[in-house]
Amino acid sequence: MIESATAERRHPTILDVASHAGVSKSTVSNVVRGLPGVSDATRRRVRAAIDELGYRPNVLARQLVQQRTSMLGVVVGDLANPFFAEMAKSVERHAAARGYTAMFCNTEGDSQSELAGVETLLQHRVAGIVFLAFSGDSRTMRETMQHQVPAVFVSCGADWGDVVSVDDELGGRLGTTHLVEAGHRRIAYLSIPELEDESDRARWAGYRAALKEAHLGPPLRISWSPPADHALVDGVERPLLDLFTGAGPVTAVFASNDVAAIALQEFADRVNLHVPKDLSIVGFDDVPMAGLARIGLTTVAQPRDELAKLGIATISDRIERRLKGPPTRKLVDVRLVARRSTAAPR
Amino acid sequence: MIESATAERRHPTILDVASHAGVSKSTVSNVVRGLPGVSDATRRRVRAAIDELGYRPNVLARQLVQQRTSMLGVVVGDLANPFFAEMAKSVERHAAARGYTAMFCNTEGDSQSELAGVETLLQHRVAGIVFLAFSGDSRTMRETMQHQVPAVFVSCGADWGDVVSVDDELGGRLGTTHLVEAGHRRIAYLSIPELEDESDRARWAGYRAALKEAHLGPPLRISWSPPADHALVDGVERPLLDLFTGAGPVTAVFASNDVAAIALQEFADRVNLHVPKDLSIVGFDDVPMAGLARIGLTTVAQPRDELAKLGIATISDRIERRLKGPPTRKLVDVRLVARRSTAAPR
DNA sequence: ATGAAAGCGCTAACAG
DNA sequence: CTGTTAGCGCTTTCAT
Repeated sequence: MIESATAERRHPTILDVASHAGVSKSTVSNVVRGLPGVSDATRRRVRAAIDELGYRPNVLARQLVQQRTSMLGVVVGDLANPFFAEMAKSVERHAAARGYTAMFCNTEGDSQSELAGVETLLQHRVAGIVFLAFSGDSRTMRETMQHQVPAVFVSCGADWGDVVSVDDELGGRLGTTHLVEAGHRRIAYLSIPELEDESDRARWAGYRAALKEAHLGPPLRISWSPPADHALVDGVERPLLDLFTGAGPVTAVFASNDVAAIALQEFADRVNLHVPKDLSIVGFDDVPMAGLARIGLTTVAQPRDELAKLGIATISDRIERRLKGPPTRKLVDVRLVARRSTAAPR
Repeated sequence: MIESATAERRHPTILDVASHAGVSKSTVSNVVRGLPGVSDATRRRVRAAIDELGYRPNVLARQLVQQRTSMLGVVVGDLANPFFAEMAKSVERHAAARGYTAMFCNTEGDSQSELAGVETLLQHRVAGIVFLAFSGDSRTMRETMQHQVPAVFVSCGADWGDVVSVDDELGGRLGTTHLVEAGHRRIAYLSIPELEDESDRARWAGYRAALKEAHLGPPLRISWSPPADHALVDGVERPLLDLFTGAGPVTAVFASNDVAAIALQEFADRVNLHVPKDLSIVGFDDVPMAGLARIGLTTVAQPRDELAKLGIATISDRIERRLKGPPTRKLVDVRLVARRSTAAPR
């Protein structure tokens, strides 16, 4: 092996290995792919050449000729939200277990970057896309559909792909009903900008249904960007604190996710509203933080790992043609985890 | 356009576009890449054909012929740790801003899966690898080096690639000194299994240095897997609680990261040790959770976004040959954020 | 200003 | 059992 010292050593190719081992490239290919029908002697020679040269198959070339990749695109709402971070981790693990590599893109809840992300994924010819959040943007949909890329919606929803999710509406009911049963009469729904997709709508619907059943109402929707001290209440800007102090105050809030719930709890602490005495809070997701003794957030728990596992199972079934036909919809159980952030109103 | 209804519509190629527009594929390529020297008329025709067909260049093919990818491998310790999640998010953002796509792999702090992850990244011919955690495993190193793939270590370290990091040793000193100055004499160092790499060692070194300067000692190392109630103390298994209650108790702990610190605080709450009266705790990272009023963790803050930004700048400089020569080392400031988890001992 | 042709590294028939 | 050959979709000279 003669090489100039400063030579930029390029990756050895299958041809290098072939000539090094004195065989043809197909034989090398057969060895690499572990096909039968290669004599033990040559197999050994090829193996030796492979590690001597440090050969590593070029996945790009392989996938180009095979016309399919083993890459899964994963669209994540916001990695800084522990729920998504945990989901991302689970999804990666289950994907790897089935031989897929995950390519993430973070959308920050913005349908603009969601579209750009999906675009990139498609250019990379991902075998499928796992949405952990979906804005509902129709352009994203068109781009995805049009290219016949299997899509699965995990813990979020759309009607044009397989869905693996908790029953968000039921979750909304559970959380709200818990509050109703504790004796609350004025219960608001809280969302933060990052999540206002299909899931959010379903949770909101569940909240309203629960209210209606209890003959309470009208529903009250708070849109808040923490840590601001004002928020959009049923569309009009108001100081957040007023809601909980004036006459006929809101005594309980059902938040569309734990991050929002914890932010609200933080706000309450700051303005000396006692949780749960002055204000009961229910979240959604059951992120690890919610279980800390000091946080003690009552919340609707999603079985994260199960969702991820089913999601990957579903999309790999689609990709590998074990699953055909119209979109499927699998709902897994939610359950309410009662902690210290909820109690009877004063 | 005649197509059977059930036809599996395959991705249109550059050739489809070419024939649709009545030009050669080189011309299409020139238009796609925005090269000059294409008449306005043809450019328009090609553009029209492109969106009519929904053509999307195949990145794999492009990168195969160009012999370089625009993909960055990102090795993450544990996405469930908010520090890594935030870093991953920042890294992805800055990478995208420079035209790179991020491909993550989660190692769970295990050098086995780290190696497997790097292997996958190399097979995908990533242009460079960003380590957000590195076990120090020499096989990983060899694989990476041998393939001349630029590597940058962000908030972790190794001597064979560019490093962008906080001064971990200084951080260890700062945290420990804060405790010393509060009057503590028995201060332990706490680590959890996920992070026992170069950074951990440097923080441990800083801790010992601070102890030595204060003529305190000997250093005491706790290795704990939350939420167990026992831990390895200087290598021997002991009930964790004993450390803080017996004679000559440990009154303060410097944890190698916030997740460990918060887990310890949780443990203390559970066994009725008051933080900070009975036990002061300092963390490392300043994850968002640490700043919640209810957590109030004193910690050594890392400027996450700056680290990510510099890291991406560095590796893109390497990849694009603006930076040559031996590994560089850039340290950014750490600072101590004092909160409620530290106070004078009883 | 446009086209023709030669690969990039690999797989997958098909021959020998 | 092993080798030959024809592409996968694209970029990139080099002609025209």
